[in-house]
Amino acid sequence: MNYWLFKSEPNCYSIDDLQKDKIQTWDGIRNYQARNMLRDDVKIGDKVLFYHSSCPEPGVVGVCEVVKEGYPDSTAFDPKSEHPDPKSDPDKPRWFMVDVQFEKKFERLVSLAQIKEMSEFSGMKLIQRGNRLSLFPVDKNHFDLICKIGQA
DNA sequence: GCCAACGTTGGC
DNA sequence: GCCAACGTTGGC
Repeated sequence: MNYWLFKSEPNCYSIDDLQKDKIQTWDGIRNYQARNMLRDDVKIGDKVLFYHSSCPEPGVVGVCEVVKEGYPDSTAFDPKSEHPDPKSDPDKPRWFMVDVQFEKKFERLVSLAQIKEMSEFSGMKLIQRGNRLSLFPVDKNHFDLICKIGQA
């Protein structure tokens, strides 16, 4: 099983929205590195840290689980969607998405500032220079520690 | 294939 | 709003 971190802007889609919806399609990813991971590496049963970005207190807010593996992102074909891509052909889709299911919301936020402060997280992709990917793999020990802090 | 210009992400 | 750090585009 693999562990991931997915970023979302809470004013766009927050952990509370996922708690309400239970299952959500993770669509709209338009970056090739992220696409490759969604298509090839994100598997059913994988655990995902839900991260709030571009907000007053960026950080990890909860956990969800992958319930559907990479399949073509149909929003790319829809000119009325938020991220249409006329270059993506339904017969040869360029973009992929997965479905995630709500698992838990942390008792408290595990903030980016906190993660940066702790030496245990050195080397984590989240705090590497220039990291702008909206999803990336997380080590199991980092995943477990963040869950522990969030639930404490 | 190179590179300048431009767009985007995301913390602060 | 600013800026660093990318990624993408398109001319050559």
